[in-house]
Amino acid sequence: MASADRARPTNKFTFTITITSSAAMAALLPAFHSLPLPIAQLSLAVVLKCGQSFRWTVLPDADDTEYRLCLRDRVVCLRQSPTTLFYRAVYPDPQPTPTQQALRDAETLVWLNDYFQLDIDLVTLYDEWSVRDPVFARMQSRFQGIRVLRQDPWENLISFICSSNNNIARITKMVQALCTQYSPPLLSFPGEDAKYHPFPPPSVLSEPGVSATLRSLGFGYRADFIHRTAKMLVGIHGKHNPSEASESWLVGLRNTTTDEAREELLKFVGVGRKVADCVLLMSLDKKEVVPVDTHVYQIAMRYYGLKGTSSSNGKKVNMSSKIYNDVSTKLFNVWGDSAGWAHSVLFTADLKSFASYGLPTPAGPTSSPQKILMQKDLLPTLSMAPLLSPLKRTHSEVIVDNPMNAGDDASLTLSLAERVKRRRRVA
DNA sequence: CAATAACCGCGA
DNA sequence: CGCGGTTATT
Repeated sequence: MASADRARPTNKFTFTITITSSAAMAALLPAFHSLPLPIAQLSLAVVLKCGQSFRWTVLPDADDTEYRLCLRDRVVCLRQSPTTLFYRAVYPDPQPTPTQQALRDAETLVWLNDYFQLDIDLVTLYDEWSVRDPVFARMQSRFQGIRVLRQDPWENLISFICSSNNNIARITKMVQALCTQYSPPLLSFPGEDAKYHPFPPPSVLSEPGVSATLRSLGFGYRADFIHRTAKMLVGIHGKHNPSEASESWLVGLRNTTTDEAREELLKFVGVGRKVADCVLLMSLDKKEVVPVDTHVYQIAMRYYGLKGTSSSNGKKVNMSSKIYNDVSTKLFNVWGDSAGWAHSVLFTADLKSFASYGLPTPAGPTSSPQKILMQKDLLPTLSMAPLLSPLKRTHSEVIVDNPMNAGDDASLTLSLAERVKRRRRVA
């Protein structure tokens, strides 16, 4: 391993090379590396399937579920134990040199750190929210490891245009169909049929006929939104097209204020306040933003003393701009400058059935007594059981330089510089 | 501004 | 019939 040759006494980083029990597979695929990471900091089982990203493949296994995501040049594979995150990346070409592989592994680690925002201490945040909010304090232990992913803005924007009037299962199918239809397969795994497709770039989705094709794939009215949004983005921000300048423009919104970025997002078709706020929170670093949908509205009304807009009759009241703002502002005031992250915890908890965990109704004057119903069959859904069993693997430890310090690699340096810049802006 | 309809497809 | 929403129209 080339990076191990470099003498870097400081910031040594320990990780584990994992040898799978199948020698044949080990020969074809790179081994898993490991990263010490308490499950309270990240729960893959919840975070990857709770409606943030819709593109993770899950390979269920009673003991050891694997999660895979196809990036532009590699497929990232993850597994998890209560104390450790296991990762590897698989590439299209068959046999990279050990040096190539080591560099790629280092890149993948940088990507992981960025995508999961691992420099943010989730446990400390949970504590802070608990101090500010008794409701959060009461349920936090049940929902550990729920953090906001830092996703690609373009992919995130299109995914959430798909989310209108929709559910996670179908959004997942639609995004999958979109990738299969509009980007060539990157690779498939040895002995497996499934092909892994990256997310298609804006230029591809802006081509003629995309709307009709997506409609035939069951996208409904969202087909036009996606096509038109892609055309707008490429037409306005991708004029000179040195490989997708429009995507870079979207990424650049990370360096603008929340209001400015939201204003830009709202210009696209199919993007209203809710979708815009999701993109702001989940891919543009605006972690104070609280997206409001009907679920969040219900939660705010029930547990945070927001008055339901005089719907004394059981009438269904639409989400007006005023209601949206009231709810979003209220929850921001409850949770503070990382309110969007707290919202994600509560929202995910709600997906798994909020009431079944015996949350108290607030004691405030605006609250009405609510009967908490114990719901059957919902509790096991959140169980971490698959992750608690011992792993069927053997480990041998090696010490290498922390790839985060590999200052002689341009791509790593760039990523790190970008991160530092981002943190500085937040602070 | 608040309220209503239309949009698409899927599941209850 | 209703949905984790947006757009267009009153």
